[in-house]
Amino acid sequence: MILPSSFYQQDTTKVAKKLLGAYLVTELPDGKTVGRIVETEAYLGCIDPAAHSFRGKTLRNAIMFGPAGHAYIYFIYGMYYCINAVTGKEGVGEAVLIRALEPVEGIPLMQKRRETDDLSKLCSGPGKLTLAMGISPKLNGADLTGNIIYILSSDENPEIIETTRIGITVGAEHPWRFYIKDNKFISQP
DNA sequence: GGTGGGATTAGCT
DNA sequence: GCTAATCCCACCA
Repeated sequence: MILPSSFYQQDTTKVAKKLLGAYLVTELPDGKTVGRIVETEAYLGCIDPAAHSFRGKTLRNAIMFGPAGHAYIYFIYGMYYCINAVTGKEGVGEAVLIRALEPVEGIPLMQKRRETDDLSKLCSGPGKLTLAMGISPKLNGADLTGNIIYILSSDENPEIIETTRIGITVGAEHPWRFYIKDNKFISQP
């Protein structure tokens, strides 16, 4: 079933953990793709110096301060996009970054978009999975409970590893990165 | 097998 | 002007 907006209104770290094993789905004009979420990171707004929302609301991160259950997609390093699910209370600026997916459905389409056939590299990073899923800035602010992009819950109970985040220099001491144990689709350094 | 540089843009100092 | 929640490829060992 599609996760309702009330799901996203829980604690951000709780949402980050519960999203592991769930299925991210996009239905675009050129096809449908599904990926199992295997790696997430929590960004806790005002107490997290690594979060975009730490220094307050700007034009770019405005979505992050909006109601939970929406997609916050941002452009980074000139070439890549990252996708977050807005969580917590409206106005706080919390979100869960989806870092890695395991390809499930629409794999040929993902391979075409990524121009590679290596499954373990198809969605093993935030910049790659947005490309594979066909996620564009047009979906920024999209409702995650709608019919273009949404997340399906799963009844499995995966073993979760909790660790510190990577790729950042500030706030690195917080154990807010979560991934499913023994998974070859996560972005390993 | 590991490292370093380049692409390119919004926002901060 | 500098930095960033990135990825890819060339180069060196």
